[in-house]
Amino acid sequence: MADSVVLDPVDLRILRLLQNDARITYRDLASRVGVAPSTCLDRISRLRRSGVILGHQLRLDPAKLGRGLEALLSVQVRPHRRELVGPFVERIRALPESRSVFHLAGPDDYLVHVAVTDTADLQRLVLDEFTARREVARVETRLIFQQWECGPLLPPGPEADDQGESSGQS
Amino acid sequence: MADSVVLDPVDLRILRLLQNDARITYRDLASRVGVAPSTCLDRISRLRRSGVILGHQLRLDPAKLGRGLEALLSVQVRPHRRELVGPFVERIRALPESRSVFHLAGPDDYLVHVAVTDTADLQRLVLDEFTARREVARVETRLIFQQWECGPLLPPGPEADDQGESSGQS
DNA sequence: CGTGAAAACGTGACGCA
DNA sequence: TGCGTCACGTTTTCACG
Repeated sequence: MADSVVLDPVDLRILRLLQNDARITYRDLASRVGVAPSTCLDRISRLRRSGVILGHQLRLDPAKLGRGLEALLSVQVRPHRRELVGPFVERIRALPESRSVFHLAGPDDYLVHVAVTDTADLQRLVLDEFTARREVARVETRLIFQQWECGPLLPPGPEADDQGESSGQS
Repeated sequence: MADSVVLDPVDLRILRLLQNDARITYRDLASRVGVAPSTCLDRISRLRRSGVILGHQLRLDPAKLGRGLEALLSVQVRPHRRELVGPFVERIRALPESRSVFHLAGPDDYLVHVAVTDTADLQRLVLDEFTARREVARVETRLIFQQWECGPLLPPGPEADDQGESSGQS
């Protein structure tokens, strides 16, 4: 359950195409990959069962939702003990402004990716939700100019038929 | 095209449900939201056309793909001029290990989220792809212990009928 | 925004290399 | 064992009220 799974070229092509558009029909997918629909479905359900495919996610534009400003917050939680960090993480995750949270090795314990409406909103968020908490020892804020989601994360496939994709911001 | 879009409660419910499982059938979605399937489809295509929905993405498990170790690399690019940073970003984005790249305001110009097989692979990546480049002045590596993708990113709906949801990862 | 019908799709069972 | 062909129930999707 923990280790990696063998992926043949067909699996790789399927995953690559699904990453570009996860809502493509299995029939189109099969014809593009060059196998029969049933085979394609078979591969996908196997990939799903083996845990390679975790799920399908909708990608939304934060700017269109009134969250045109994004930032990364480096947070030190002191003392860094389980009783404190558990609730801290849960609280941060529940914020509508949070996009993702990383627990890191290093002097900065957590990195939080947030999306807010403007700098006033960011200030409010930092002051009210972070520095106001007793266990938060320090917060360092860095604005995000631009952001790119990177390719398929797939192992270097033997064939090279993929195309670039971009995801900019304001 | 740049500013935010008005979303009524139906849109919000649709987006919230689709974020949990983007491959739910529109029929189920419609019945859960409480509208007819055609209306549901209408809303979705409108959201897609207006740019709120950027696309559908597959979530894969990096560990299952032989990339069980993740890290954040803070990179200083000096001198920080367009002629240098453009190719730099493109090169980094093209790495199969790269998950996302942030251009930041602050002393660290870029933050790169990478997924590698092990520490040896990480060392190779840092040495061969980052510090080996002339424009890279400094690289700071932080390992990721754990990571959480956060909720719906949806605006604080005027009504409070939403239910808790979680999205964890090893 | 809902209804209904036609077209397309998902998803098994079955046979072939 | 794995893949392709076929067929059925379901879903998507469009024109219309």
